[in-house]
Amino acid sequence: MPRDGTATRIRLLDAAERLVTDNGFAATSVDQVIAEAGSSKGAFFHHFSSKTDLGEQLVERYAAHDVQTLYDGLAAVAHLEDPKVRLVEFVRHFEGRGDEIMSAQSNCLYVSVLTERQLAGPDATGAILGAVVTWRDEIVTLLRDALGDTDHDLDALADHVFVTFEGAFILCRTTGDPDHMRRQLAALRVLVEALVH
Amino acid sequence: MPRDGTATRIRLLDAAERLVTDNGFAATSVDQVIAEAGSSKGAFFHHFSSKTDLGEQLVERYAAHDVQTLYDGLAAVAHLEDPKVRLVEFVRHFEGRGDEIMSAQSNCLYVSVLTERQLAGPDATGAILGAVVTWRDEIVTLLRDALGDTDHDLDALADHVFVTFEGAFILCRTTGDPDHMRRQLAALRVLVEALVH
DNA sequence: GACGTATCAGACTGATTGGTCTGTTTTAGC
DNA sequence: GCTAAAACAGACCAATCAGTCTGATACGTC
Repeated sequence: MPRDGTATRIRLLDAAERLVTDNGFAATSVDQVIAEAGSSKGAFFHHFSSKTDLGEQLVERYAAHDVQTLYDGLAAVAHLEDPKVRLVEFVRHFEGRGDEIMSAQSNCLYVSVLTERQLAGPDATGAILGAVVTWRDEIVTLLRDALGDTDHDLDALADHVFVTFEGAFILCRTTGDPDHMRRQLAALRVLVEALVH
Repeated sequence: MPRDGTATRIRLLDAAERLVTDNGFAATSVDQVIAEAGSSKGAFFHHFSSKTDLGEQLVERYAAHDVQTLYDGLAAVAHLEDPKVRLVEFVRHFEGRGDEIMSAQSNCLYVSVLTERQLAGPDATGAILGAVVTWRDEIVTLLRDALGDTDHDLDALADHVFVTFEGAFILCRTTGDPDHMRRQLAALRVLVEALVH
């Protein structure tokens, strides 16, 4: 086996993630990615069969990290016995990390890829959908425990957490103020508190 | 004055709006817009000084329509005297129009433009911000009337309506199911009902 | 009906795009 | 040390990009 290329692959993925979240997928050229990563055409097309392939691998990595973020949040509140408190503290957990999220990224990669979906391929959309459904299913459990029997649309209420994240990213980008992420998660927490009381 | 070009201009804007909302701004070429509108390079660059200029005019028109949608919603509930009912019915008004919204457009133009912001120019972002602030200010009034004195972040709660719209657009695009727009607005209505009670 | 101007048509251009191809370097196994 | 294959470098290519330019055409004004 010759030299190890995983470091180069990660450098290319990191550079691409920065550029794509900042400027969009279509507006990011592979030449830009190569320059940002300090790499070359040869290396790029050795690790990725096409720009579309890069998009899919980018989304898969991002989605895996996203699901990990969900599990971190669940773990942080798993010890709480009151299901109403557990639900509210679950939201507050992300509220406390709003600033951290926005300092690490100027937008959600999902948005960049979904906006130009025909360029990224259907596999990318599938990876996003997998993450969304994972969030939904876990939060539905939190909601059912907290609300008991109810005729509310629990799937939609669960999806509303994802919706708040994505909408808040767009609001931050519109206003240029990253604090809106924390404030939107706080607004969601207030609304959820009202719902469980 | 020679022949009237406003019809051509509108055809170009309509074609561009369809293509940009479907595929994104960067992924839409002016040649595509021209073909979709059945026009020509000469006509395009007569009406728009550049692709960036097209983006700005596109957003300005879309934002004006967006603000009109807000005022339609306000007018529909203006006759309701109970401010709590007025707020809830304001949200329900859009909930009833969720399907209509999604059949007319596959995404929000704001998202397409914000994702590739460096291509669309700062004027486009300014037009979006104007619309967002208009929504915020009007909804803050509804909230203040409904909630009275409170230490909640009313700006953030008002912005949450915009956030729900944008997040729901992304959820619809992820799942391919336009019904999520209506369901997310219904979830927002449920949460707001809980807040005012 | 001549004239001037806004409107439009489309060939053309230089830059950039995603992707290919040839060749070189590195390293594990023998 | 030899070899094979993975890892990489960068010149190169056809296609497409946004934008220009020349000219034709329609139409209100006089």
